[in-house]
Amino acid sequence: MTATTTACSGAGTTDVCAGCSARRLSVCGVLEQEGLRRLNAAADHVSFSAGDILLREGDPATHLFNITSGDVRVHKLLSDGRRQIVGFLSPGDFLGLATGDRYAFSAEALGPGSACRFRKVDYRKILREMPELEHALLDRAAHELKAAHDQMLLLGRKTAMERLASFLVGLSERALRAGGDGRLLALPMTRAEIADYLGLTTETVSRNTTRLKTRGVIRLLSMHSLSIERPGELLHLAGLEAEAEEICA
Amino acid sequence: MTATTTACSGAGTTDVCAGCSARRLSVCGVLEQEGLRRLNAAADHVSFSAGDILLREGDPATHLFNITSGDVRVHKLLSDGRRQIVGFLSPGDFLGLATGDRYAFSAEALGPGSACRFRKVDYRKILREMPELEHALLDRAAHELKAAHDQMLLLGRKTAMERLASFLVGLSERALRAGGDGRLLALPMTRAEIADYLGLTTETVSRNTTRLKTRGVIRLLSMHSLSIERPGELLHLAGLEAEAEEICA
DNA sequence: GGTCGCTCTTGATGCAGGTCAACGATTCGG
DNA sequence: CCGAATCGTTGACCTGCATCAAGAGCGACC
Repeated sequence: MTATTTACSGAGTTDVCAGCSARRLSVCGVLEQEGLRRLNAAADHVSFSAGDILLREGDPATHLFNITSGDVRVHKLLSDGRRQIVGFLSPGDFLGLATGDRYAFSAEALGPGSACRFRKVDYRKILREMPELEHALLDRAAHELKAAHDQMLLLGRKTAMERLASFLVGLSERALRAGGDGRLLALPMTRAEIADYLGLTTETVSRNTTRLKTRGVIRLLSMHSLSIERPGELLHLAGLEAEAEEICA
Repeated sequence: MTATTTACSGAGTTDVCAGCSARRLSVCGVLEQEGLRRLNAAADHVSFSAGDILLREGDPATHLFNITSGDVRVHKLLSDGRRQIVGFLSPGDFLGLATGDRYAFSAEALGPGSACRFRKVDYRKILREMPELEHALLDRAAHELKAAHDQMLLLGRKTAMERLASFLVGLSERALRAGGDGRLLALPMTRAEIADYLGLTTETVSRNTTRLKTRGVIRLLSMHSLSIERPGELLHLAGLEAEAEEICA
């Protein structure tokens, strides 16, 4: 439950990276042969299953992760249990960027998956030796910061419907980036998790999902997947439109 | 109003940096002599006054800034005018980290101040040549990301009073870092700006400020400065406490 | 130094979304 | 394949903050 089981004989083995489907989406995508070999030498290949805790808010920040498969939830808690999910990670995402001496958030697996785990001290040393990796990481940080700003706008100023629509648009964009279909979305998280990501309650998420369904904007294929029937309408509801490129390809 | 007037003969002049009071707080603080000289050679020293727009959401992202004096507001807008302030910058802060091809936010001066302005392409080149600067920037990005996560928790899950208290605690911490008194706060921004930062309305900010005043937690010295009378109480209201170090020195 | 405009405060009222409650739907372990 | 536990939906009601309105303070600029 709590422990991340170190699996995959992996560490040190040649060319785990060669077959890694997440590499294209990951910071290590900028490295070639030699760089990959060195990075991989420092990596611990861990696998996890639903509910496993990768790291816990308040613990000493000793490790960094690169998600290679599966989805992960990153959240913060208030003392009375109120929860804010600050992000959902998927393959290629880096976990641990925003870290001081202690983790300022917890990370928990939504389902089975795997990651490359690095000791922070090792990673820091590697960074010094591979400026192109550091560059990629700064790039990544810039993107995350931009996403964080978008989320602040969402949490501070958008209505419940705008939040839900924005969330779905975001998932769609991510699916496209990962090479998938922008109209067919997987929802690996529960309604409660969506609510805690959007600053709402499960009930409000549920009601607005139903509204989208009724209006024919989306169609629920199962509890954890849906299709976007009217992308334009969804963008409109998200309060965007300006960025009307996207799914409407 | 809109233009940032290029002042300060500066660019190229020797040792502007030596006398720069923001250096200690800034990314360039990690550089010595030679590095500073090279960085400064690429810098445009600009000064601005209240209301000046340093950069505008949607414009091509051509420049980066390092605030050297004064305060700056960074915000995003929705098409109907709703505004979310994603940050207040003060001397030593870097502006433009979270930037792609176009600015995703606007930045406006709260009052008179100054900054080092860099062409993005130049800065990128300098970064490649000065890994220690890139390292400092990554560090800075990590801190900003952490702050963004805290703000998401605030916007998504905290009550109006908790938001205001957290805001004041944050200002206090910043004042301490800048070498000031943690109990004596300057509020360079208006109530409306505080509201747009906290996801509230001016009225709610005003009401809760009054409540804090009435309870004797703070004392208003003027419209734009106050003193924290009961730091412990304020931390409690902010929903923190865990981090009860701080002002209570 | 007067006055115009803006910011701030305070009060009255409204409503979006939270809370509470009940009941289907889905999942999963055995 | 069954049953328990969890998750999701829907309805009724409530509340914290938004909205609307009206003064009061403050400062900036002739």
